[in-house]
Amino acid sequence: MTADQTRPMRRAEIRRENEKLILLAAEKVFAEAGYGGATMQIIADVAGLPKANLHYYFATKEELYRRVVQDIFEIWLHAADSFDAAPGPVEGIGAYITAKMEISRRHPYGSKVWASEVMHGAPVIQDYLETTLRDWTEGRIAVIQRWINAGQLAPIDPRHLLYMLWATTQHYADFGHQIETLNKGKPLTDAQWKAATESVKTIILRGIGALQSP
Amino acid sequence: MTADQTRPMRRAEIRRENEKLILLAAEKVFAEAGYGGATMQIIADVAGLPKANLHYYFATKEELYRRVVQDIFEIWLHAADSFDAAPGPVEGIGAYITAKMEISRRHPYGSKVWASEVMHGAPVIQDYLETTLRDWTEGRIAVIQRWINAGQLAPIDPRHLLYMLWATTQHYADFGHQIETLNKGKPLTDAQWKAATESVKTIILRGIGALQSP
DNA sequence: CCATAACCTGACCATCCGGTCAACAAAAAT
DNA sequence: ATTTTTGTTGACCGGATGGTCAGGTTATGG
Repeated sequence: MTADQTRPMRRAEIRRENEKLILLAAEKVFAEAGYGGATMQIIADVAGLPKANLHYYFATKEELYRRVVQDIFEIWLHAADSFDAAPGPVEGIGAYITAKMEISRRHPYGSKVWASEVMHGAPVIQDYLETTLRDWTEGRIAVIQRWINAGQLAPIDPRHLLYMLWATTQHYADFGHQIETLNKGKPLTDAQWKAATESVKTIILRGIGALQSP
Repeated sequence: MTADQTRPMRRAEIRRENEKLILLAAEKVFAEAGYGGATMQIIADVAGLPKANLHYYFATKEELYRRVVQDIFEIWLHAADSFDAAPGPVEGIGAYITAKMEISRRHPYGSKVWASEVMHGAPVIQDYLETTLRDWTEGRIAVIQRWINAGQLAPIDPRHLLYMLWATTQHYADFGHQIETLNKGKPLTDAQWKAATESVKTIILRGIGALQSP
């Protein structure tokens, strides 16, 4: 056995672990209580740390919240990778739906925090909306328009298609409680998540004329 | 001119007007700040009344919030009238989409309060979800299933169609700020709202096989 | 006109919350 | 080994918030 069973942690290691711990707790609490309803004390309790320790890593509640929102935004953007480099709309949009449904399932807290942030007027990420998100959106609209011009899609409005994709996929996270209640109070099973994803894909892809309508 | 230019208000009248005033202000403030972020003082300021007066009509913040949420739920249910007594899916679902888009436009605050309430686990309207909403949902699923059996719709899952209808229409209220930002910072015009409604209708109705796909 | 009930509100209070700080512990640098 | 830097935490503070209340005003019923 090595001598360092209770080896003292390295500095960088401590920072990384505690920040992760705090961010994870904060994401959960912000999602469940909202920014105004969340308290540093509750976040500290969930993280298993003294409240003063939170303020050592994150000076203010707002800074902590900002970090949570920014981290979520990163995940969102990565889902777009599915969209790119796809040979056609069926693969591209299909993969995007799959990716976003997966995010709704794996990061329900993050999705709620994001929704809450936007609903309240995006006080901390307004600049992201006006820069990164706007650019991203314009780019995808161009791609979709190209598909339409090539006759691979019906002549729908690409912008509203994007809104529909966001709305539908994120609904499974943001309104997960309602969906669970309507599912006899039980969370969706693996099979149900798969069925949901397929339903969304089928209706949307057929709705935009990318699939045959048998 | 009549003698009662500054006629004293009747009691019932006062009650009705002030309650309306408070509920309207509360809806706005709860939507913009969330339950935790909203304060009775701000609601009072928006309503133009002293804070103590709010507590005269609504004993606690929670009671006021409950009334706001319940009132919204009523509006939601009435939108369902469009669904009923429709000869077929195109008219029924089409009218439902129109009605829900109209609600998103006319009652954006209410929509956000509802979304917030559900996202936070429906602490005050859980019983409504389990009774009224569940019954309503089962009823519409039956109607949709009948349309499918009659060959008027493709064999999609009625439940996920309903979720998609809710998600897509409410998105225009709940994420209105994001949509506005992506619309050069300007609110949607009449024409844009109409185009949005048509886009949603077209994609969904074609997606469920209710329209020809030309 | 009077009495009662409903309505109104400034001032006040107990509690809670975000944030601070001083004193200490542990690791890293010297 | 000693110093310095980084991490830890209980105790504390000022301000804000939900809620109360006593004393006033206004309508209504008799």
